[in-house]
Amino acid sequence: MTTAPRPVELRFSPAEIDRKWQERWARDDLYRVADDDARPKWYDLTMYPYPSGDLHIGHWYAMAPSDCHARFRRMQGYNVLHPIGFDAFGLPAENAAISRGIHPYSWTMSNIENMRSQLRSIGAVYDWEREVICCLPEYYHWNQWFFLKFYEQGLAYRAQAPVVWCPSCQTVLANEQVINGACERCGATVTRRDLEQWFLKITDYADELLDFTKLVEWPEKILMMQRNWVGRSEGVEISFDISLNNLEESEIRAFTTRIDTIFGVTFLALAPEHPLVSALTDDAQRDAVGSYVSQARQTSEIERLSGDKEKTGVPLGSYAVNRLNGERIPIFIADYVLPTYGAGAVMGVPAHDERDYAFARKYGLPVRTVIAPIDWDGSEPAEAYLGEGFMTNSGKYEGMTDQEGVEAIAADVEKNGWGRRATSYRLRDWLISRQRYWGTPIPMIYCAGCGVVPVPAPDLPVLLPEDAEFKPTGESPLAENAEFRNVSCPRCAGPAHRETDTMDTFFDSSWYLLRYVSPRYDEGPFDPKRLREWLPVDQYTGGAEHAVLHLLYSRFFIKAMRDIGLVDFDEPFLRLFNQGVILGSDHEKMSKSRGNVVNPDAVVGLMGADAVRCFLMFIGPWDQGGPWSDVGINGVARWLNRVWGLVERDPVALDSAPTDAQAVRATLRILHQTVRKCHHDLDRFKFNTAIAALMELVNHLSKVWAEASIDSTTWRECVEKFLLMLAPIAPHIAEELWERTGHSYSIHQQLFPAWDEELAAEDTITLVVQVNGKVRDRIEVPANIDESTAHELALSSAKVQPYTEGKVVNKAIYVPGRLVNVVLG
RNA sequence: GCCGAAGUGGCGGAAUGGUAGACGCGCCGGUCUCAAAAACCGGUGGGGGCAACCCCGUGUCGGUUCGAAUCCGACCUUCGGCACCA
Repeated sequence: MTTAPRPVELRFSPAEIDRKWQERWARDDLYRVADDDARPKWYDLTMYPYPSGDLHIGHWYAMAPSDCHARFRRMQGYNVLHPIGFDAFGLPAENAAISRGIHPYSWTMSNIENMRSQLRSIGAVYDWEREVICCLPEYYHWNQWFFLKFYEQGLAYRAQAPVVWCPSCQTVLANEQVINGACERCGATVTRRDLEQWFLKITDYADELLDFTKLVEWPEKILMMQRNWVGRSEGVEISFDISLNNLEESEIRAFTTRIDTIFGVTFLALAPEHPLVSALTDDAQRDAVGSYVSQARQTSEIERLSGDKEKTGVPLGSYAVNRLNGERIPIFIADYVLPTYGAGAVMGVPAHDERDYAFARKYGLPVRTVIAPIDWDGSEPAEAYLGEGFMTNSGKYEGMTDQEGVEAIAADVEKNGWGRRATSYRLRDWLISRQRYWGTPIPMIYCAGCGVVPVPAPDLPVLLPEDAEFKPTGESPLAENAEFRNVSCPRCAGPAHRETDTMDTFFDSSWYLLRYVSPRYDEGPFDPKRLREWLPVDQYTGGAEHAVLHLLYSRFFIKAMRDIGLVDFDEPFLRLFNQGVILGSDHEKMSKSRGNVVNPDAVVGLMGADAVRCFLMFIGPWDQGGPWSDVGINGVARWLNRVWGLVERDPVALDSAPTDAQAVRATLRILHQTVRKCHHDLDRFKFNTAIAALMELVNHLSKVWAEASIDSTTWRECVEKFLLMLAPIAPHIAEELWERTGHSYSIHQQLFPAWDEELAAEDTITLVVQVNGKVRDRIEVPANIDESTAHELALSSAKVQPYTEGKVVNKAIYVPGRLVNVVLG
């Protein structure tokens, strides 16, 4: 157990100062963001929170440093948009309704009310006039409007497909919402269902989503995750001749990235869901195939996709012909073949694919080596060989390297019309239907006569009805609401019914960044003039858990909007920074069961918002996260207390003592070096080292005060510039001290101080003298020392002489401004 | 299994080819106090020495270099992502 923290006794009341300035800033609309401003714009966005009802320390860790960055940009002279809103649709609200009988709307809005005041306690530059809440009709109206636009363009479509089903949430999910075969929200093991659902055609953008050239700065880790998620593979779609079965279809296609191994094909494996399975099944095999197919359908997603699972299958009793060598090969179904990838069929090459090898061994199928490793002795391999080699048993391609073989065979396959070069993706279309209440109604109508009819735009929004039965049944609660469900067809006026599913909430968050520019605009989702002014987002910050969810969807959304002509840029977020995770003081993830959860409201009340802000920024690099420490926060609280004491002193006292010109010079040097360092560090989210530099400056000022070695004018300049640098980090204390030192309101309307390179330059440096790489002396020398003088000083050093005595000096390396390394022979 | 990131004092971390451990926490000593807390001042990687100083030291082993926490190779550990994608 950690020892109980002994709180620092402060010279001031942080709670009073926090309240005083938060009220004043609000009263004066200090952070109101103006459009049509002459200054350059900067859009600094933090991922908007889900209104769970309580702002936890993780929210603070996301919001406080990003606010510091936004404030820094303001002080650099930018017109900064740093808005806030709420991701207000979603399951927790509905679950609260089920378990506690509170309507999702009331639950959500009262949570928002509470979180607003908690968010205000951070002291951020949020312009509350721009707040966006996406469960309100004024917002979700435009979800529906976008949906209709996508539908017009063929980007939204309805299809029967094997989809992922969460039995606990009683709704379908998108592939991105399945983590290791479990629902990302509730952790229940997901299953498959065949349902007719709405999809967005994100796969149309697979290639562009892999093009990161228009992003200015994103973490390599996120790019890697998106690259893996899209999973682009280049290969060949090769057809096998099945005309000997006398069916309507005369061929069957399989996708392969290894067309060079085509002569090693000894069987064909289809997904159990493959449309030709029934037709290709021989009467003798019909029972076995039937039971295998129904078993595969029931097997859970986890088991089906587990790589450790034994490879199983059933022969259909029919055959296909490999056109490259005229060989007849048996056709199987096997559940390791996925219906949704490639052509839903695999050409089985046991010698060169691990899965095919396992399958062939189990069913006694031949294993034929066609890519020979250099040292191959001609024997049958004990495992699949995946490496490079020379083609063998491969007809006219004999002796080529595998790479040459890929090219030659692909060309011949295309020439003969047996297939084509093709690209496959792991990415699937985005399934957006949800069988739940608390989301945006999908604006579609089904008419017996006219079919699927979109709700005409003037009829939008399709309002979410207030009364609904929330108990999940596997069907949307809206389906039971006759008043909502039954409508007349907009086309023929005949009886029709509405789509009762709602949209995935990631639809909402895909474009919320656009709504902030004109949140009350009612002629469209955004005012195009304001959009041109503010978008794209210059800097986005948030957690990395959205790498292949929100961040991928939003990129797709913007590209689709661009192609419809709604926006003229390609990427929503030019720069991305992922903050780390704040851990409990036991270095573990915070959780109620561990009892290590920190309540920010309590700490803020005791220590002040600024101490919490400073601590979160000081604990380490922002992208690394780190452990909370009840003791550690005393360090920054003590520092702020020292700052207060220092700034409150009357500098006139300094003028009664003689001024030391050297000390003044040194003080100004440190001041300007600190300005330069803070500038660079705040620019790159390196808050921890910026604060460390400010601490060093304060330590120095304490020292020169004790010595009374500088004059009051220099002191005042240092304090003023220090407060300006403190302002983005600790906005309340900085404002209070700014006022107390006689400056006019507000410090948050000032520019960040500039530094003077000449004043920041060192007069002298410590020249390190090494002998064979080991430090033997340190000499104070003028900063502008030349190389030969440095050598001379180094070799004549009394501490160096004993090492060089009687030895030959081979050479001496000189690093300007740093060191001399004497290398002995 | 594959891919990626990271391993530095008692702790959070700094230094991305040139003085290892900035800054802070904690701890030790001192000032003040009847005493304590707070505040302020000083010390604080390990080992040796009365001292000046010396040796060792950034997960492990090797390499490149005048010089490596930093670059390269292998391994170990931790964390994150993907995982039958043909």
